Amino acid sequence: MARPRKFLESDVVSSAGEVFAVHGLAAATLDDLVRATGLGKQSLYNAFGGKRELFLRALSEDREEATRAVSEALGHDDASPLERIRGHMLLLAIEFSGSDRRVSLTTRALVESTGEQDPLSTVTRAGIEQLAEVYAGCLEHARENGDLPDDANVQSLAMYFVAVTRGMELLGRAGVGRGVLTAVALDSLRALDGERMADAGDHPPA
Amino acid sequence: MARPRKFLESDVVSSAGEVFAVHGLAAATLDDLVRATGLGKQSLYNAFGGKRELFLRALSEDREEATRAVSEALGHDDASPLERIRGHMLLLAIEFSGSDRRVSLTTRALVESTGEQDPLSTVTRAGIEQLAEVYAGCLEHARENGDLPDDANVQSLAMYFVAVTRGMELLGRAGVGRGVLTAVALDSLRALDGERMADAGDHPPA
DNA sequence: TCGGTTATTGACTGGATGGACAATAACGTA
DNA sequence: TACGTTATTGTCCATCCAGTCAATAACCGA
Repeated sequence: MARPRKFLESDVVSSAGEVFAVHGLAAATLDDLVRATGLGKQSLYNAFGGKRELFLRALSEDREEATRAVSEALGHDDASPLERIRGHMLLLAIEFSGSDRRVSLTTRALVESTGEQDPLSTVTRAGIEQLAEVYAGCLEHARENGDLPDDANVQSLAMYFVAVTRGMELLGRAGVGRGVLTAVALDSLRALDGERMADAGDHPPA
Repeated sequence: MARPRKFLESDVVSSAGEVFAVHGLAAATLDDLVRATGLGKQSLYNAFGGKRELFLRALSEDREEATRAVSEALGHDDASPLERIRGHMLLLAIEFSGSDRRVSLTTRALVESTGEQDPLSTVTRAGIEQLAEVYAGCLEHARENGDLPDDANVQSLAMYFVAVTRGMELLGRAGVGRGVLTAVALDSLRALDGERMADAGDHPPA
């Protein structure tokens, strides 16, 4: 009954995500977005509401995509849970040392958010919890396998991996090379083995 | 012979750094800086050249300060190198879970830099290397003490700690609480193969 | 084929921003 | 004490930017 759109929202969000990943929220201009998406300013505005809202959409998509990717990487059955984590971390070392100037929207949102109740913060925090859950699932499997001590704190280890991967992302951004990043990834895995660590009192529930 | 300045550059850089730490480079307006520093726009411009240059100055100061702080934390002789690292990491967990909305200028610069040869990138990278050197020094001592295996890769472990601390910073920014962050810090220490550190203590989180 | 609804287009605006100019003020030295 | 030098102050400007308005176009059901 009404004039149909010429675009797919998902395409637009995806293109916009590219722009934001390269420039960030504040530095990306509406004009950048118009150029990247092919839409007119008004169409963008009609469909999404504004730059910030569009960023939020892109952020959500990025978050889902990231969670999905990690989930898949850690979910295969072709190797033990710990081996999967190892492979995943080594892959990230390569990805993060790539030369593209992108920064994940999650990291961007974290840095560019203006306060605790900024939607950017809340969405991002949710994303982090979600990501941690994925790691936790895999680590729990490892524990059940006996690859981790029974008293290993799966929740905090999961968050630990979120931290390490965020840090690796920043290091990659800073130009730290693939070799070093790979070594860092391997170091990080040592938190999982040897393992006869702290008294449980040091590990509060998440 | 000429009219003297009414301000100290270091004060101005410091105040500007506060502004940048809260708002970031792109989002901070010249007006914010004028208000925070007390200088007129033109004076700022004369003395520093512009917003970006001022940010670079603040970044350098922040970097030096950060290096100095870590250096001091890891340099005391009151404990073994590994214990010092442990204490340092636990302290960071508390700091990063504080409620202030600050993000280190180094992280900001990393995210807001526009490219590999952006001065923001080069300065930041230098800062990271420098920070890693501090960790490396402490780790080297630990190794000489026999607290680390002889074949421990001190360089990559140092960079590993830079990564973990950056990641913890982001997590704190995302609202991850002190308890979790403390657990993450303790997890990270296990990469040192350190059952020695493991039972070292208690620092219970809130 | 017609009309209601929504998308698109392009011109427009109010405001803010980074930066420049010009005039004045403060200092030390000759 | 006058002058050269540099800081300061306030004004001004060109640009850009997010968002709006008004007019036109496209679709589809009736």
